[in-house]
Amino acid sequence: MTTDTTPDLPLEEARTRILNAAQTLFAAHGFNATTTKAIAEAAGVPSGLIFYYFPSKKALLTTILRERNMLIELSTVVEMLLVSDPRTALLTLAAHYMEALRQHRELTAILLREFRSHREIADQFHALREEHIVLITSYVQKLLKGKCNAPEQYMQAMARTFLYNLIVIGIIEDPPEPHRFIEEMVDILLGGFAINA
Amino acid sequence: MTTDTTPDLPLEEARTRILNAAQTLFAAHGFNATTTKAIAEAAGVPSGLIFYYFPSKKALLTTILRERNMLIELSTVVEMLLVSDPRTALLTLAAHYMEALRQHRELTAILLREFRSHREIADQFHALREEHIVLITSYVQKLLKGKCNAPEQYMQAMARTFLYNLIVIGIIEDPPEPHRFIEEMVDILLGGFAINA
DNA sequence: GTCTATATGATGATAGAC
DNA sequence: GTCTATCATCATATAGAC
Repeated sequence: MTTDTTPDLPLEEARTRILNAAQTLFAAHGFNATTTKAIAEAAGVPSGLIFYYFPSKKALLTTILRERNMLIELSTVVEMLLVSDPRTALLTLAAHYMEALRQHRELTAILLREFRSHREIADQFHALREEHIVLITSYVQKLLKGKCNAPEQYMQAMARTFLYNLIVIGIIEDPPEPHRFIEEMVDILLGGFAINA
Repeated sequence: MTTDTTPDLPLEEARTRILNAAQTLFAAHGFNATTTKAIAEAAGVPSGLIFYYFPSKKALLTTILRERNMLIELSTVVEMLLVSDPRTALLTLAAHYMEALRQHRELTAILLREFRSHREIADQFHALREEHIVLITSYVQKLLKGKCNAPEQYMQAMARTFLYNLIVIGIIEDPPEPHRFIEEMVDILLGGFAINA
């Protein structure tokens, strides 16, 4: 931060290494299946040191989710996304969301895995979901103002469909190239099947 | 099964009670957080009896998912669903899927929780997902034959959107009255926002 | 701040009586 | 088939040297 010749990457602190290791292992094997010993090994620290920085194993979990709250940056991204046509706008928004989901895929995986066991995590998970539904809904409303006469209720339903599809595709299905999936989803959301029946 | 005066409900076998208890606890707290002692207590059997019926705790998990494979009945339901207009058809199909998901919500929760840890479960989970995408896709194709000129690729994308939304809404969001959500989703899938831009 | 050794408790699984 | 008692192991967390 001050007069170091080398950047902070090699001087990574033990606390950070512990959090990183815990995050990876919690996402891969789950909270209960991950031992503090395994975390210490992956972090390259002795197992006792974990309990110098954190009072308990569970504190590791809550700290990860508190300090590394994902998707904050998306709020500001959405502000800037006032592109011309709706299709391009939705494609861009979806790509940003997919990018954020994948960059924080470990955090998302932890939320999806553990929200049934720990009430605080469930609260955080559902609050986050709600927050983003609101964010996407208001964006879609601005985007389609005057161009679409659907009631507000459907704007929200569209936001749900948008978000839930991205989550399942990005975190569970996890294809190497999600571009095609995003494009298909956006086209369905915009035009549906335009049934003539 | 033969000359009993009472039906088989009160004569429920210990093995079944153990499986039921394990299923509920695995779904609620996860595999690793559930102890065999807790399963035995919930089932009303001594803890040793579990290992008379099952060689290990993990065998309990795989047995549950093997013997209670959900959604089999949906295949036959889909066969019968050749209703007139597409909207009614999709609403009915969605309602059936939601019903099945909720009736087997514990199994679905277990799949969602554990598929990252156990390869057999991951395989089963993704196979099941693929199977239902195919099922829904072929149904949608029959349904919209001649009424819609969308390429086959989009039929499959629609099936994905359909299924993934139902899963997230039914298993994660879990609202008391999902009817409204189903209706909104179907309308979006059929008509989208019909942008005039 | 870092590391070693260990206490304490719980867990999956077994042995064997009934 | 059912139940009790118990083993062996391993996990979280602590004590305390450096």
